[in-house]
Amino acid sequence: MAAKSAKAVNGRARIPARSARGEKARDKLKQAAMVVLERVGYHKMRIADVTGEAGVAAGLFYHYFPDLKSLTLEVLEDFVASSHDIEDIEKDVPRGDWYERMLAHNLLIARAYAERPGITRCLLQMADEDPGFSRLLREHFIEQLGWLVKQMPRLFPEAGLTEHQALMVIYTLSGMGETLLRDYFVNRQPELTAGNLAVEEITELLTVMLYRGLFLQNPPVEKLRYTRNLQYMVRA
Amino acid sequence: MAAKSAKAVNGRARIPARSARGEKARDKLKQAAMVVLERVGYHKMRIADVTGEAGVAAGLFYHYFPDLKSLTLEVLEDFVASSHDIEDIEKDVPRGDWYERMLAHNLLIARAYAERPGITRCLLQMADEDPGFSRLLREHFIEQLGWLVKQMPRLFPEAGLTEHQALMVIYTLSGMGETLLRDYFVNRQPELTAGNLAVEEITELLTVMLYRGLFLQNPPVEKLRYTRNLQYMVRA
DNA sequence: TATAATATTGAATTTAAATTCAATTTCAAG
DNA sequence: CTTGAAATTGAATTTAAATTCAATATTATA
Repeated sequence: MAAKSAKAVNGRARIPARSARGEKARDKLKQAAMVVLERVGYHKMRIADVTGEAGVAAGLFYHYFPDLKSLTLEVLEDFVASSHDIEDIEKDVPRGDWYERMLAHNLLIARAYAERPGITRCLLQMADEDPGFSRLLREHFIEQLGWLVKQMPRLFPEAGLTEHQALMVIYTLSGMGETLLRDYFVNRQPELTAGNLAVEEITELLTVMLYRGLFLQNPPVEKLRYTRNLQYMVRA
Repeated sequence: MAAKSAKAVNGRARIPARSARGEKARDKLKQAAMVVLERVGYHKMRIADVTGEAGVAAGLFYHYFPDLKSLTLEVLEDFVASSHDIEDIEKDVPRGDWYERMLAHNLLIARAYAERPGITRCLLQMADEDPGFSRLLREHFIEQLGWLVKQMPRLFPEAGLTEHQALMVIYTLSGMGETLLRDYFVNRQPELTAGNLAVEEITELLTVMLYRGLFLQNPPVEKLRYTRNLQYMVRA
């Protein structure tokens, strides 16, 4: 977890609380913001919503935050940082088992989408709003992919991939997840949710498609629980 | 091109011009909106920006549009509809040549991203803002994929795919393009643009990855111009 | 318990932008 | 050329929300 810095991605300085009591109130506002963001999203959020949810007077807001954007950035940065911590778990998976590693990675991401669709939506809203936050998110994303990108030259020495090409390939493949998960869990596109799939099923599908694109092979059938028939999806 | 309907995706009724002169002014406002949307995006656009760009008084706006959202929806729906027309071109490609068809399809999409990054960004902003527009965009997207989804049972009879599964597979694969193109052309992520690739190169990469995921094969090498080395990206 | 630092309140004010509309202009039809 | 329907103007008004701040409450510590 990163230490609290005076400046966020935003230009404006963080206004610190000057007592334990103040710190508590500041936190209360952040928690309230989390609730409001999940419910209505960034663009519809109002200061009165946050202070109302927190049960404090409107004026108190300015004691701790210069504006809504700073508060939102702080809340979302915390959220991203905490996912970061959680994602260390996937490091447990045996080194050589690529399918399991990808699956574990995707499952963590998919769970975040499924459990906090509103906040996930806000990550995209804020990335669209603020280049600094966009960069932060992207760096986090790329860092997550780093392990895979780094393995590429070793995995496929024949291909003679440049580092940039490796990044582009992984980036392209990862894009699959972003769109599918967003439209399934955040936007809940009826055409997709019609199948009423569990998070685990979506994740398996995603991982299978990723594995296929990368390795030009279907993953070992014995590892699959929902998508075994895809092994027959091959050019005749 | 769809006929002008009284109601848009939005709930509010369209306010028609009542003379040829009025029609011209109405169009001028729409063109101005297109310029402003490309420049600053939906959330930062103001009525004064539009009337200023069009060179008319602020009050005139309300003669033709109830609010900014209606204007924006009208403009973006026109844009989507016109891409629709353009995309018929790809039907020219020989039936059996899957790689060429996908390439043509992706090239059209990639060009839209490259030529109008701001408007493309607005499509996403508006889809996030308005469920009706989100549906419209998604239907258009799915319609574009329809040809591919429909072929799936025929292409892979062995796999015994359900219609929903076919859609999920194609949807997942198409997601690749969305993320990559957005981060390359709209957000211009430095890690991606570092390679300074032409639209054609990005499109080829995208299509190759799509083809691999779908057919579990690399496309015919003789068709590739920039990404031949990817044929060696195979699990040893 | 007195004091001072900090937190908290909420009504008053400011601000940016949307919205209205009476007055004026344009222009096509007769 | 006259007339009336429609277009156009821009200053005045309204609105929603942010922002300020004097008054009051709380708390730690001397």
